[in-house]
Amino acid sequence: MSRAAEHAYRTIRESILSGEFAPNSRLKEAELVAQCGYSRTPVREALRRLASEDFVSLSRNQGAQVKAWTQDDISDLFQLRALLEGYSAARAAEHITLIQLNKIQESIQKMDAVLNSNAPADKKVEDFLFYNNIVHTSIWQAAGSERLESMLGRLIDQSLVIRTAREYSLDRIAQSHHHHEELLKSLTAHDAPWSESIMRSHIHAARDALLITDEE
Amino acid sequence: MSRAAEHAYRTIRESILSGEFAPNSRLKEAELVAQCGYSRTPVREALRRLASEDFVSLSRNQGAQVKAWTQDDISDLFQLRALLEGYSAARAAEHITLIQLNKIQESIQKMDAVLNSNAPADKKVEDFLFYNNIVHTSIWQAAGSERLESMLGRLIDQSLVIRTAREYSLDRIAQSHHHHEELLKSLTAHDAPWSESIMRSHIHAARDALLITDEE
DNA sequence: CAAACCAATATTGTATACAATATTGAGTAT
DNA sequence: ATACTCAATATTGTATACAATATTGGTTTG
Repeated sequence: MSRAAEHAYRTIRESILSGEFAPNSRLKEAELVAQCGYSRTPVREALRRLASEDFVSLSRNQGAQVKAWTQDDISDLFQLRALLEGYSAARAAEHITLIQLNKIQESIQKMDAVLNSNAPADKKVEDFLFYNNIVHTSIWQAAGSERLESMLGRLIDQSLVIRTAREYSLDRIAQSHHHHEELLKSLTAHDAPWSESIMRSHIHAARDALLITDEE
Repeated sequence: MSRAAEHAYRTIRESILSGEFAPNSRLKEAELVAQCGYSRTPVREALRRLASEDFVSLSRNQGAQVKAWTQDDISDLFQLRALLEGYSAARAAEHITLIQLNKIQESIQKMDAVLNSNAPADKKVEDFLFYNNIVHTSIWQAAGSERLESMLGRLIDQSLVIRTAREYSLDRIAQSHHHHEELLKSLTAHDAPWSESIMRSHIHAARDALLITDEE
């Protein structure tokens, strides 16, 4: 993607994720142009991409609207994530190399260090999510399917719409940490069914946490 | 999508599927403009969409190139289809209504009529694929997940790149027909595991047929 | 007052001009 | 001959003007 279109894409995307552009609100090209400083052409390109990634919906001659998500959508999203991440873990268990295992182990150790540090909770969550992301993407890579990787990337991106990082509680993070450690064991043992089931639990727990949070 | 962009999209897509635009060939905007009669703007929009659907790849300032697929890509594609279509069949089995079952049954009957007719093989294959498509999309709908539906739609579209309709043999079609009939039984019984496994077999068989054909 | 119409305005769709970048190929040095 | 340079050309990226369509708000009519 070109510089301007790429920048416009990121800007608009961030505004949606941060909640600045509310669900169902209409995004007018003129406003977006004013916001990011480029002309309509790259802004339109950015909007088309956001539509293909389900961040907005487009209707002919009526522009873009920020997508709104129901509880069912969220639930559905995580069910698919559980299916695909589980599959990815199973495949990873079969093919994973020592180097890849070490990378995951390192990230887990760093997460451990983060959790045991006396940093503020916000910072802990942020760092944790960073290493969490490395663990997941490493597993996708180990699964050896680019297509699977890109599908999962999209699903993760979409789940960011629902809830931003700061909403994760430290309790939930500790549970995730536990899952990660078990996942490392199952991958090291090249045990595909074990890896798959623990990964599915991991995702379902994340979904549960989000849905419960929403009932507050 | 707007009229011009939509038309450009279809035109280019058809040219890729038909093989007129060979894998790895570079698609220059000026040529595409000449071919479909619109200006560069809608053509560029069409190319971006084709890229998001994996028909072409884009590099900054270097335009679009028709994607080439390896045997591994095809195998991978069908494995993901098996996973997702299997899941879709399992979910469908749980929720499917009588109306939806009837629709599937009707399509199967029509396929049967097609196979027992004395139409030319080409026509048989074409009609068969039409009703086959109805069966699959009906099952996706019965599964009740729009996201799953759109993911499967993309995977199917991509598998069209590999091989066009006429390559299917009548033998293979007869086998598919058998699968469909068993699928109808399992769905009618609301038996999720049965539905899932027969659907997975169905997709794996399709993959096998394609990969064997390629060795000729 | 409500509903339907229509013109004024706003917004998106398309074409095109110009800018930035990549590609090509002739010429040159080694 | 081969590899390198650099200017000429081709191609994509961006801005903008104009066309087509949608939205808005006031007016009319029942």
